[in-house]
Amino acid sequence: MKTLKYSRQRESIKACLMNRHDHPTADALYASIREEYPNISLGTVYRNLNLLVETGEIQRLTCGDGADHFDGNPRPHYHFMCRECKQVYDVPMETMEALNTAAQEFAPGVVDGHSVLFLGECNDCLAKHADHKIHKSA
Amino acid sequence: MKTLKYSRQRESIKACLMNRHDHPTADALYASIREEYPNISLGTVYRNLNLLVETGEIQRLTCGDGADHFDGNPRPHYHFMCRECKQVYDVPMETMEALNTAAQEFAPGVVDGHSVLFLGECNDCLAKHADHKIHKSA
DNA sequence: GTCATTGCAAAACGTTTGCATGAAT
DNA sequence: ATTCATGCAAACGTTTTGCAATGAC
Repeated sequence: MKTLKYSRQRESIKACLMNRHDHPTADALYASIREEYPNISLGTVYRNLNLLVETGEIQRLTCGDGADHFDGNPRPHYHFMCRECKQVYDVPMETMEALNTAAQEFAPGVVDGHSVLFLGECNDCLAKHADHKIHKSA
Repeated sequence: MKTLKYSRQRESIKACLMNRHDHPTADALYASIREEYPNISLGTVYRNLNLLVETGEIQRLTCGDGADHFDGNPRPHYHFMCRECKQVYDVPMETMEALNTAAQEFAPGVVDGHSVLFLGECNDCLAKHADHKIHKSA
């Protein structure tokens, strides 16, 4: 349990991420933020992205292209990344069940079995996962 | 188009991966191989893992825990990784459709929307993805 | 005054690459 | 003889960390 203090840098990072529809990497976000805060450091961007992920305000996307991507939309939804052009698309929850059929038009490669990765949490760990909250005071 | 020559190191890496049921990282595999080939270098392990992925003999798994994992089973199937203990489990193809229900017992967290990542290939890229084969001569 | 946050630079980590040597064809 | 593969070490890109200074409470 940790108390967060307000920081204009963190607010800026969050605001910037919410305004974007792409799913930028830390570095891409850093470049954007720099326009408003030329002195911000890359370390600060990483630190705050990690904090925002911990509080559940944003999502981290590990797509396998080297750098993690971030999503300002914390609501449950899926993602699809093109192996070739590396673009990341949102896939709404409702598409989950219909994916096997929907994917035929949307992206034939999506459910070929080689291209899907599930991340989750097993029963044992879910159990002892009771108190991982961070208090926010801003 | 590239021709591969036989190498006992590559065979050993492949054999070692097929015999394991876990999904080791390059480094973990390196440690195993070293017992048989004490002089093998980490670079060689990485180079051969990349080759084997390209020829489709093994699979690379990017799970978001820092290092890529590798799977000696090239047949289409899904994977599930526990966010806490980092273990990677196989999830058979048939489970895909039944996952939303099956997951309730197997791993309640698996289909919560935050925990799933789809990797695939969009129509455009699938089109120009004609000739990416590597000829193997061994 | 206390403790979180910052900027900076250095380090850490996984992975790739350049190069001279060695092995396969 | 040719060309691919190896071992080694250096370099790379991403992310984390130590530290002294600054800012929030």
